[in-house]
Amino acid sequence: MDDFKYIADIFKAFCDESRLKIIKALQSGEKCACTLLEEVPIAQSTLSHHMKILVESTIVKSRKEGKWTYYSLSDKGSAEAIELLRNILKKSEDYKTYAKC
Amino acid sequence: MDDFKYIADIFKAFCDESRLKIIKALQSGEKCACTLLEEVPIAQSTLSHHMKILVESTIVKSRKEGKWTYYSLSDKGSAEAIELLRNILKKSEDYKTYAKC
DNA sequence: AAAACATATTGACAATCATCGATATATAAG
DNA sequence: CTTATATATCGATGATTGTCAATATGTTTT
Repeated sequence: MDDFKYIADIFKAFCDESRLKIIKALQSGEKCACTLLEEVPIAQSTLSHHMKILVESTIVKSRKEGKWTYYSLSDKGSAEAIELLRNILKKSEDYKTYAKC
Repeated sequence: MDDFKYIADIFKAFCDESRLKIIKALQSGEKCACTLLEEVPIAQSTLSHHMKILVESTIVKSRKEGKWTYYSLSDKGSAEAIELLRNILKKSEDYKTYAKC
């Protein structure tokens, strides 16, 4: 819970418009790259780049079948990201409401 | 839930190491900028820059008292960010597990 | 084996962003 | 009113990142 670089990388999944669009497209189910390409207005190489980031963040998982690569939201990765965010924003036991300088 | 720019901006709060350190420092309670400056190794102007981003993302709230500005985690903003993430990662009712191209 | 198709990688470029020092603003203290 | 202190803003700079076209890799079909 203190590897800030690691945490920052995970949340990078959600701080780019194109990646949010891709995630939204995956909410309705598994899709291959070519289908995503129809729904998100970016170049093929750009999509490939974003998919790599999303998979590495563990938010999305991929499955290769023949010449297609299918992508889908990862339940595990999603749950972990939500839990991680909850922890990041959780106040400590001995939280001090007011400071005085 | 479709303003991707807006959502991306909120999650930018969590994809920078310095901002994560600042958030962590605020978990134990409200702090003024000068205290945060002792805990996070960045220049004063850089801290000010990050605090602006954090406040604009609604994750952190600020309170001005005399010459000090006190910062703290916002319960409301935190809850909304968690809820937002949960929504972003939620699968739809008619989710299709397997695609076929 | 060759052609067609899906995806990944590379290299270049522009835009965004984190960072800092210097300066400005605002408040408090002497 | 002058000085000291806290924070914000500005301008510059270097690093990171999103984007694309071109090319490479790998798979299927003919």
